[in-house]
Amino acid sequence: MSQRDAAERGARRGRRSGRSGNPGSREDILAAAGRLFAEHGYDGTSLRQVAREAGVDPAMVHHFFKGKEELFALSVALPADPAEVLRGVSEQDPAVRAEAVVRAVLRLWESPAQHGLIAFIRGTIGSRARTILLRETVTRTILTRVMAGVPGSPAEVSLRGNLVASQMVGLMMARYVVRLEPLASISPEEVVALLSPTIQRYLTGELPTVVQQ
Amino acid sequence: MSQRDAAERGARRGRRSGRSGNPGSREDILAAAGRLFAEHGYDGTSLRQVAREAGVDPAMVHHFFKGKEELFALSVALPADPAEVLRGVSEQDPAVRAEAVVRAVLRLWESPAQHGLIAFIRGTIGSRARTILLRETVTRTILTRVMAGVPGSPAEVSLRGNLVASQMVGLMMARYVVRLEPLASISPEEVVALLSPTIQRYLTGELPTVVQQ
DNA sequence: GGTTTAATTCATCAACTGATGAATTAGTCG
DNA sequence: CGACTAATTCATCAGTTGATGAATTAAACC
Repeated sequence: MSQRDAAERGARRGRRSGRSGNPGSREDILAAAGRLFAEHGYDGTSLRQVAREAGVDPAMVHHFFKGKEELFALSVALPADPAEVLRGVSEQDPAVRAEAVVRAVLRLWESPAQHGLIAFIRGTIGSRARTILLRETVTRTILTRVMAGVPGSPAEVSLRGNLVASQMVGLMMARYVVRLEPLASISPEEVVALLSPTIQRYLTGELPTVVQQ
Repeated sequence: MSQRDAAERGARRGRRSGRSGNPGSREDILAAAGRLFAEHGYDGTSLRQVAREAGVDPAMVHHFFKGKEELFALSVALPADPAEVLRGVSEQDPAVRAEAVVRAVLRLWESPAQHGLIAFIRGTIGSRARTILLRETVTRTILTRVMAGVPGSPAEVSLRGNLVASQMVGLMMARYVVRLEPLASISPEEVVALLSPTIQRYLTGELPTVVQQ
């Protein structure tokens, strides 16, 4: 039943009038996809839903994008370059780097990118295959920057990086995805104050000696 | 194409021979469902896949269970009673409770329940609606036990509980779902040693005074 | 103005989904 | 043995999904 799909009834065929450089359906589709993927995850979102939400014929989705995977990637893929987000963090002295780390993460998540990030998490966690991709991203492009210059053996630095990641991932899940109260509502500055000591300890603080292996 | 489904070719009709009290297909289906939901999430797992994995005709799934929702609930639902898992934690003096909390969580996740827990996480995070259920569970049945008897105003205790949750959720995600190395491979005792100081600080340690509201 | 290119809709496809009802076989209980 | 119930498979349904190719309209380019 695709004859009642597009922009409700009376959507005649052919190209629409108006300048070509207008925002246009492509952006509408991307926006709708971002919202829906964020709400229902990858499998829970159909291309027809996206099209309906964007007020557009389902075929337009394939006209602009190769398929569902590409649409997901473009509408939801990390809306920010990790290098950009973590700019400056690596240069900070590791002994006082914690605040910079927490601030960088919060700056990203409090931005308009939040939608896309939640979609990314929902879509990624749902499948083991995609989770592996997430792991690569986290270790290769994020942790290397966060941990750059931290003293210690490679094994120790890796473990410290994992600990930092565990607390930051937990923060994102609790504050933005699951929305635990009051954590979800306090100000970013409060979050920085609360978490920085933990992060700093993971970065350069004393760790129990069990870690020798 | 359901004529080549069941237990490969040559699966004649009718009830199988053998005592009725045998483990039987029902458990096979539950086990297969648990594994597949854990791997591919709720939407990514079809009843036909489950049946194939269990070596059984797809119709059996509906014979034993009302539908996909019920199968998911029974195969994946929290395989442990939170009250049981957290037994003893509430009685511990809050001033030294952290180790008990971390140990309780690890005991659960290192048990055979791990499969089901990962499935639960994957299936839950994928959808906003299910995420809300998760929040209720976490706050109502888990955090109340973990935070019982912790001194401070209700608002402060809630926030402390959120912080504990954020670190523990992050641990589960990093160690069991995303499997960051080396965090995923170190012994439970090492994890206890590494995380307990953080948890203890969240439970009863000093928190920045920004929190006054 | 004519040609090309982009945007849009429509009509379908084959595949898969969850689900149902009937047929078949085997234990269980009298 | 006979009636009943449980386990198992088969055939099939209606709905949805992602995808494709053709038709139509308008802008862009020369």
